[in-house]
Amino acid sequence: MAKKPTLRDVSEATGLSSYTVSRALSNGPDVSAASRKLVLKAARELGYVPNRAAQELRKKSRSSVAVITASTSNYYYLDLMKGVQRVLRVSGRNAVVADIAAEGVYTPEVEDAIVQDLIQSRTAGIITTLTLSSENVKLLESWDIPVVFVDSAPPEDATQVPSILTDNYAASMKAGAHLARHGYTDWLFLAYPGRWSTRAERERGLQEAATKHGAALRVLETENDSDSACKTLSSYLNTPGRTLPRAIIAGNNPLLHGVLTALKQREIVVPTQVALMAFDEFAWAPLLDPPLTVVDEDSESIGVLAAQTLTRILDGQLEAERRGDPPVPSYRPEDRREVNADLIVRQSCGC
Amino acid sequence: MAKKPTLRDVSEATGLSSYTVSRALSNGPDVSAASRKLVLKAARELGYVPNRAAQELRKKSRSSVAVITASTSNYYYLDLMKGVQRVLRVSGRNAVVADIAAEGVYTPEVEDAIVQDLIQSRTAGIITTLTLSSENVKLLESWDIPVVFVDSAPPEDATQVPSILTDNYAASMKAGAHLARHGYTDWLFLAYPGRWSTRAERERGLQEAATKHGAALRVLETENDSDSACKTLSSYLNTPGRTLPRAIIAGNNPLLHGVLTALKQREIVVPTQVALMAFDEFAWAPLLDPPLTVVDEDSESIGVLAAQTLTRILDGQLEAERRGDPPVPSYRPEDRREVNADLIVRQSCGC
DNA sequence: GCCTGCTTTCTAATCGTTTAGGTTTAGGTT
DNA sequence: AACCTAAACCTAAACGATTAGAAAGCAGGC
Repeated sequence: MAKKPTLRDVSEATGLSSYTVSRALSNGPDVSAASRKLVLKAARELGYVPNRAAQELRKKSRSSVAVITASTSNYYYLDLMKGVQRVLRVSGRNAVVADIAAEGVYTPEVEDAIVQDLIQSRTAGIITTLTLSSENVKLLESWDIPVVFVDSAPPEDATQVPSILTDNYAASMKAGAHLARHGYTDWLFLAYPGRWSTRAERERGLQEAATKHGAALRVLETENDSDSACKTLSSYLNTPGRTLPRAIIAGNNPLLHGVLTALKQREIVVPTQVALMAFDEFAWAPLLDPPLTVVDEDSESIGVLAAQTLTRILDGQLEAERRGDPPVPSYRPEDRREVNADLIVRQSCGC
Repeated sequence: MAKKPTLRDVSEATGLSSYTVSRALSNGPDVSAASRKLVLKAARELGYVPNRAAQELRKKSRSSVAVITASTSNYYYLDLMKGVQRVLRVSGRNAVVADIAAEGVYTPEVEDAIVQDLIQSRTAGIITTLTLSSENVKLLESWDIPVVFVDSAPPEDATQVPSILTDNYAASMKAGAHLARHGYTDWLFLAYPGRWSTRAERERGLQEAATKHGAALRVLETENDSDSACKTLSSYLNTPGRTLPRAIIAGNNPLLHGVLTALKQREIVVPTQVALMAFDEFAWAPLLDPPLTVVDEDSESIGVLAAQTLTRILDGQLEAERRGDPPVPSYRPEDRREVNADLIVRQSCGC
């Protein structure tokens, strides 16, 4: 098409002013049924499609929410998104995902760039699975963009910011207790870096369980992807004098994948030679060899909770703006929530 | 923040005009080093962040491309995205995914709504894994938005539109030949709906192989998600007088999940009672019980190819626009490409 | 002193919408 | 006839950036 039709073209075609056309197209008041029909017909015939950029520039209300994730190949995020989408859809907003570790590794520079980008596009609100830097949280706050933390905790000085966290400490205790019941006393926790705040809680819970039940816990840290996990575990087991632990706990889904491939390469059988447990339930867990015992966070309902909290805040901002007040996000104490996680016992633990 | 700083604020703070400020911030020419430094400093101090909507409205060049998928839980798309992202990143564009079957089911209305939405946001280009309606392809064309089809074929009357397709016919023949070599003569193909054009090719290849090797092929259609697949297969096997086939071929990744859960429920063991094969390789395939024989499309490199084709077209449009020509996408015959798929033989087929 | 050419800067129009505030019109009341 | 009301519509000013086109400043050459 040589020239894309604009509102003005529709206006000229119908003989009505841009005001009336705009109202007609957005189903607003102050338009007669006859005019509305006329406008819609002309718009269709001309192939008019409104320009989102112009709309957003003019009206202040933004409508899309961003979900910040690290490594989309983690099943946890897929379920989370499902929950988020379901809630946002009904309030007419939409979610986009911003993958902060798209290339596999996290860097503070990428974090800054993504936050910068989200401000540029005047995102309505943010749900983040990563602990953002204190500076970035403040920056977003200064732009009146509400943030909800899921899975990862907010930075320490952001005491008001909402969060939906899992009680990873309790969950890890449960996991440890189960291992102890099997009589295993030699555990290895393969962990992602401490940048994700769940890491510390999970380690703390396992440690507590270990000392309580007289077991020994070793912690092995790796980058947050399958390949690194596989290599880290392999080279750990390769170092002479190292004994195979009786039980391995994989810190999350990609790490589990790394562990399983490493074990398969060395033909170590689960659970007879090593017991295996992992954090984060996912669709293929029951179909693995052997079916996997996991700590289940129910990430979909966490997504629902997070999205509900965010929509409430966003609606509050809209309301304030209509009153003429500044649209500062209002956080409530009950927006800081902690949910439980359960152990789904299958066979990889030895059951 | 009470009032968000705009370019104008930076301009007033520095005493320079908006022109100079704009140039300085976008690293353009025509601005002295001293002014540039001054502007950057002021911008930082004020906490200025450019308004994307205003930028996009003013300059014509759009920079984000959309990938249309159906059901993000299909691993195929994750790998595809990885390839797409990698290519786009270097040309300074970014990819967003538009999930057309977010709620699980596809409807033409959702397709229309998504296309409408992509035009509204003046998306630079589209990579789609779904055969769009002929009308939508024409609509996008009239807005000069180039489209590249991957996996699914373009509608029949869109003879110019680029596409990266897999030779599913040949791949299915290979798969069938392998089943025949095992001596299986009774095959069941669990297929997603024909809306995805690969369905027909895959069925045709399997059918051809079946007749060639004297086997019988039954085709069972199901909706394109795990749950439906599980239910469909279960009720198929439940109908009295139905015998268990000797081999099952799952049409794609979610369907495979459905098949495995259905088989597990009825305690049918693979591969001794039924052999199993599936389309689309994915990370967990080697770790399933038993390790899965799959047809591998190498979706990551398909993503790379698609993104390369699209960037070439987009660059061409930019070039044309600079010359003052209309930015119609120019398609080349070699943009219609077909890639091969291989069989990755593991153990679920009986090997 | 005038002209030329170069760099740096400014002015003002523009992109395509929405909307505050005002005006017209039709119809009803008194 | 004079006045009022509400619905329907219009005019024109935003929103916040980019960018032609014009202009100012400066150096060097004649």
